[in-house]
Formats: sequence, structure tokens, C-alpha cells
Amino acid sequence: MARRGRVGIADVAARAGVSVTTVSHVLSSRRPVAEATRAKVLEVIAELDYRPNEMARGMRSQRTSAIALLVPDLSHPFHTSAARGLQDAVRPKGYHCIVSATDGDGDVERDLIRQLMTRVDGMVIAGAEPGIVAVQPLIDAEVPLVLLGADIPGPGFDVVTNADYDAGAMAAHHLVDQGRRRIGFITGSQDFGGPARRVEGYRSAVERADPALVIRSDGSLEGGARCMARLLDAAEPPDAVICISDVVAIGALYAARDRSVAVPEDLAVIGFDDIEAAALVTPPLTTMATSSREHGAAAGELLLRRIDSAEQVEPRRVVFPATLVRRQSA
Amino acid sequence: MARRGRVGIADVAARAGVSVTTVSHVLSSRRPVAEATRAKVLEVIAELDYRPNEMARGMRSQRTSAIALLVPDLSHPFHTSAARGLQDAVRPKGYHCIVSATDGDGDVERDLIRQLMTRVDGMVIAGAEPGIVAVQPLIDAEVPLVLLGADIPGPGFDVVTNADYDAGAMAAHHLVDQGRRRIGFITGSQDFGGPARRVEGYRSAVERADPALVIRSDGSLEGGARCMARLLDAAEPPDAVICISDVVAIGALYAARDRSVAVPEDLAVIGFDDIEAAALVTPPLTTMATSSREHGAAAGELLLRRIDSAEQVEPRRVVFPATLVRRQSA
DNA sequence: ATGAAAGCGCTAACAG
DNA sequence: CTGTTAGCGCTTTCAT
Repeated sequence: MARRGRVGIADVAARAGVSVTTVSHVLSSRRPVAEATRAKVLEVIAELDYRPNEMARGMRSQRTSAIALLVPDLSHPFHTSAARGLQDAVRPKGYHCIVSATDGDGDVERDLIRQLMTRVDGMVIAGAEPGIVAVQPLIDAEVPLVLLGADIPGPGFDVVTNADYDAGAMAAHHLVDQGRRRIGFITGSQDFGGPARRVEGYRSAVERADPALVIRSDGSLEGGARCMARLLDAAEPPDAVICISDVVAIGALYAARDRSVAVPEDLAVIGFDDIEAAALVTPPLTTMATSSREHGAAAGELLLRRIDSAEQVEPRRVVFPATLVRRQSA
Repeated sequence: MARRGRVGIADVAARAGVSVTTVSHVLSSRRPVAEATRAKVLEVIAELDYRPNEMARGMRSQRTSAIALLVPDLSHPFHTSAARGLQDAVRPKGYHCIVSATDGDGDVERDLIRQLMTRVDGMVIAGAEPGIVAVQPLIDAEVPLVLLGADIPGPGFDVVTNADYDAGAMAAHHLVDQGRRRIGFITGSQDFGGPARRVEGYRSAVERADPALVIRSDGSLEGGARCMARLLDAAEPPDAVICISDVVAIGALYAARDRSVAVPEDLAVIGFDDIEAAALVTPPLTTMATSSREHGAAAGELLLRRIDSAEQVEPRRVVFPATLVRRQSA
């Protein structure tokens, strides 16, 4: 019997005049139950409003029907959109998806991983690069794992990522092609992984990129505005800037407007992601569209594959290209 | 010993030459352990990279250190911001926060509640009105519960909410005061609870509000644009519109621009929430600011209070006023 | 077609 | 200060 007034499987069994085993089996359909018995049990379950304790169930069966998504920042559209894709991919298979934010704090992250790893059937972690983020425990414990935004898969985990290097290069080329001479880059809070590769791509495309023109924001809209302001107030301001995300880019637009710097005439701005707001700001933002939702969905498929197969599976890598969406800011 | 190569508390105990009880206690500090023993145990724990199984722990101790937030839609800034506030409120107390999206689907919601209720120490549910959303199981099972956006607390749950009626009235009055005659209202996917009360407030402030001017969107940006287009294309278009959220309002702005309807000259637009983007669209959006983060934080406090007290606690209600932020769209 | 009983990995009385 | 012993509520052999 369950404590605190909660009804447990034993209560149901007693009331229905069967064993707990039988109740368990009508619930799981893992072995045939006589139709009459089954009906009776179901009736009692409804009557008592019995709901199995997921914790006990999970403990015994070693599966939870839950998967976790860890993101650095819930307020970022890329992440919520990826969450959406992930959710849509796993829900039909009976998994539900819980998401938790790390705030980019390593301790929180480690803690969350610890807490969650024994409560879910698999995890996808966004903005994680092995060696940077503490994913080793997950790999050691053989928890199905997919890294969103990491570049290279490894033993025990798959990755889904953007063609970040190419995307960075493409954005820069677009700017170079329209005659921009001093092209800056405002990065986000993360200076490794995908963001770093975008910067490398940019460097490959811009001859003698001025290091002073590459600066790091905290990834927020205000952060983007602050960085843009700093760039604009410098002795030799840029005539174009690539921003690590649309959120940052919109902040940059804001700072430019504040200083009456005309976009795109005096300053070209390119973002990343193609979030909803991108089309709606003034001027509409040119951006490298990343298929965030597809990223999430792909991560879900990869994760399910790992969950379903008892054996070791070979690490897989899914790469999505980013596409230039030309609007008016560049 | 734990299966599948995972190290369990028994492994640690054996290796350290102590009982599992002792290991458990060095972990929980719930009773003194000799410094030497403690050190030895800690050493073995590190050596074996032991991590307690949260599931087993929770099952035994009836506490999980986790709380869940259920939201209709993760992509809505109000929700992510509330999530942030909630997280900030409970993390210092040792709780981590998992969020899950229901997509406004009743079945998913019921399912998620079922799944999560036995895995967390408490839940906060956004956009839920008792009687509409299936929260009864939570109340019956005495799971600490806070409803975000519901109006009246009840036995077993607290609420934190906006002064929605007042806010709706205030927005409408602002429009009336500037001489608007045909004031519309674009609502969201939810037509009960807070949103409904905003509409009531609006009705109280607008004499003979034309029912044809109150229409329902799906709460998305595109939805807002579609609804605005419909309103604008009608025989007698509105000269002002209140939108249930900034997201919807930005969509409305978009539709207006599409049709070359001048805002605010020919059409005033007011949103709700004061999201980041509100200040950055063109024209900058006038909006009823809701303190989403504070909502989340308040929900966290309320929840902790319920979790901490073994007894019944009297239902509490926290109301935040919305404040008019005047920009240029109205 | 059904039951009895043995745990899943841990914590918490209850002893020393 | 430390160990022994019951379970938490469920699933799953192993019997019947």
C-alpha cells in the first residue's frame, strides 16, 4: 500500500481480488490477461484513480520514457525551436521531453547532468563540446547521448551540427562581395564549438581581418547592442558586422539606430538563425538561416536509435547547411 | 551492486570497507561520520566515479529535488522568462527545474502531469485554470502546486496572476483617451483564464464594443498577422487593436505594414508583456508590461512554501499589476 | 491465465 | 560513530 493516501498497485490488486502481478500486466500488456479480469482491474483502477508511481516503475524496469534536453539558455529562440523539433520527434514514440537550462554555468551543468542522467532514458545537450562540457559521466554510464552543436561525434555520442565554418565564410563573402572593407564579428557567450568555427570561416574569407573587430558579447540582445556601440565608437569602426545570432544582431541594429548609423548604407549587419523577429525589425535582417527545428528533430532520431539498440552503435554526425537569407540589412 | 557496469552504493561501501549506511551518510551529512572514514569514502567515490541513482534515492526518501514547470508553449517569451524567474528562485534552495511543453493539447497535458507528478516535489503549471486543465490528480495526491495565470487559489494550490481585468481596461482606456472609436482585440489560443479577463476588462472600458472586432488567433506571430489582415480587410476595420501578447502584436504590425496602414496614425496597436523585441520593432510597440520573471519567482516561493510545510497551507494569491509602457504604436 | 517472491539502489529506523 | 534490517512501489523471473 502506498503512503500518504496515495493509492498503490497493491490497493488495486486487493480491491480487484487479483495479484499485483496481474494488475501490472494489464497495465503493460506484457502478457495476456483474461478479458474478464482485465475489465475488472481497469474498473478498479478508474474507481481508485490509480496512477503508477513512475519512479518505482523506472527503477525496476530501468526505463523512464523521458528524455532530457539541456540548453544554455531557454530564452534563445534557437534552443526553444530545437526543443520543439526534438519533442515532435520523440513524442510519437512515447517519450516525453524535459528541458532544463544551465545558464552556461559549468557547475549547474554538471549538477544537472548528474541529477538527470539517472532519471531519463537519454539526453541531448546543446552548446556542448566534449572536453569542455562534462559529458564524460554520461558516456561512461552509457546513457544515450546526442550533442547539439558539437562538431565531431565520438564513442558513445552522436552530433548534429551546422556547417558552421562554411556558414561563417558564406556570410563574410557576401559582405566582401558588396565591397565591405572592415568586417567585424560579434560572437556570443560561447567561444568554442560552433560559434568558434563560424569565426574561423569568417577569417578564411576576409583577408587580414582586424583582430580588434572580433569581439565577444554575452549573447543577449543588450549585449549585442553594447558590443556594436563599442565597435562603432572605436577609431576605425567597421562597415559591416556578422553577429553570432539574430538576437545579437537585433541588438546591434538597435545600437546603430541609436547612433544614427544608417543600415545598410554605412553598416551592414548579418545575423544567424533566421528567427521570427528577423523579418520584422527595421531594416529587415539579412541572416544565415539555421534549421533549428530540424536540428532538434534529428537529435531526437539519433537519440531514439541509441535508446532502441542494446548494442554499441557507431557514432553518427548530421550536418545541416546554413542558407543566406537576403533581406535589407546587408 | 548496480547492473550494467554502473557503480552502486554497495560497490563504494565494499571498497571503502564500510557499510552502505555510512556511505549514504557521508553523502547526505544527515549524521556525523568520523573524519577519517568520511575521507576514505569520498576517496573511493571519486575513484569509482560513483553517482547515486536519483531514482532510487527519490523513491526511498520521497523527495526528488526537482520541480516541474508546464507551459503551453516554450517559444513564448513570457513563459521562458517566467521559467527563468522560477529557476532563480528554487535553485538556491537546492531544487532544479525541468520544463515541459504541452502545446496546449489536453491529452499531452494530462499525460505529462501523470508522468511528472511522481517524479518531482512540486509543479507549477502555466496557462491553467482549474476545471479546464486536469490538475485534480495533483491536488488529490497533495503534490505542491502553483497555477500561473489562474485567478482564484483553491484548496491545494496557490495562484500567481496578472491584474488582467484591470490591464485590459487600462489598455482600452488608453486607446479611448486618444480618440480611437473602433477598438479591436486579438486574443490568443486560450480563451479562458487571464486572456479572457483581459477581454472583459477591455469590454468594460469600451462602450458598445463591436463583437466582430474581437477575434481569436493561435497566439503566434503569423497568427497575429493573419488576424490583423482579416480585421483590416473587413468592411469596417478597427482604428485600434489590443493584442493578447507582444508576439501577436508584432504580427499585427507586420500585417499593417503589408497593407500600408500607418501605425499609429491609422491604426493603434497595443501588446502585452513588454518582451525585448517590443522596443525594437518599427514603430516601437506600446505594451502592457507584465513582470514575467517576477511571476516565475513568486511561483517558486509559493511552491517552496508548500514543499517545506508538511501541514496543509492556506491557499495564497499573488497578483502583479501590469503597467502601460508608452512607445509609438499607440 | 495467474501468483509468489525476489529484487531495482537507495534511505531510515532501530540497534549497538 | 557505525552497522543491520526493512522497506519505497513497481516489474519480472519462476512456478503453478
